[in-house]
Amino acid sequence: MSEQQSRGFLLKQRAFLKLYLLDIIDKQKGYGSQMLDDLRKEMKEYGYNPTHSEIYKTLHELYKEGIVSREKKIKGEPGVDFQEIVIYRMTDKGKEEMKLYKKQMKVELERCVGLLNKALHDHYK
Amino acid sequence: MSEQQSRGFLLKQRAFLKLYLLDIIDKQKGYGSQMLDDLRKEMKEYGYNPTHSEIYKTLHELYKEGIVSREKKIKGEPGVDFQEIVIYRMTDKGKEEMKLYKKQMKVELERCVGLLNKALHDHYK
DNA sequence: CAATGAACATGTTGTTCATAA
DNA sequence: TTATGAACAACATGTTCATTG
Repeated sequence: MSEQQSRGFLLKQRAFLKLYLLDIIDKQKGYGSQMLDDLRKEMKEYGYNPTHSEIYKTLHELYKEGIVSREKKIKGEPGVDFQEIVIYRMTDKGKEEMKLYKKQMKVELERCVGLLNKALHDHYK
Repeated sequence: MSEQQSRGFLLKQRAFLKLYLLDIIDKQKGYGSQMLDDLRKEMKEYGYNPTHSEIYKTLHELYKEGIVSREKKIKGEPGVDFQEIVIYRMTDKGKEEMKLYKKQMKVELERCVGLLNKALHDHYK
């Protein structure tokens, strides 16, 4: 997962979502569609409304990288609701890599805040 | 110029550059290639290294929108150096729109800082 | 060669369509 | 229907090539 941070302008959405999704998965909270709903509620006041496909693509990427494992389940009591969902769990490798990723992301987030604050300072002070 | 702010994730690079380029042009500082060098120096410590084509494309956009005017000049004393450069100036319309744009951008920059600080808070506190 | 610009290629994200149970 | 996923389209950006004097 230790792909290069873009080292360009600002953070990519995908990297931001990974941080949140890893945390959600680590805490065993829900499945994809649920994560989407939760994130949307949480981010709403910041004007950010992620799309379902971006969430799924991020989850797939984490899976392909071996950071998380997948397991299909039936939601609700069997016989009542046949909706199939996908549950994610951190792999052992994932738990290790998550630590590293979080460290990198802290630096990257701070860099971005610095850049934006610079713009605020340069133009509004 | 009052195009919609993406209202999505973070600010687009183009919007960020506009803010700086408008300011540079308003202060009558240099031509494209010069602006690029200056911005690179200024942004270097924030890990941001804009490309020449992004600068030029942004300048072209401002021109097409009628925010700035263009004038070709010869750099240095004529006869010594024939390098042609393009000088930009704010139009009257541009001066008006710049005020509005800056107001919008302040809100947008603060929104983005808010989103990033939320991530820092959620994951590192 | 410095500056500008266009063409081209890639990356990133959003919208729409498809499928299962 | 809800959840998942893929296919497709659009946009944003970077890299390379071309031109001019």
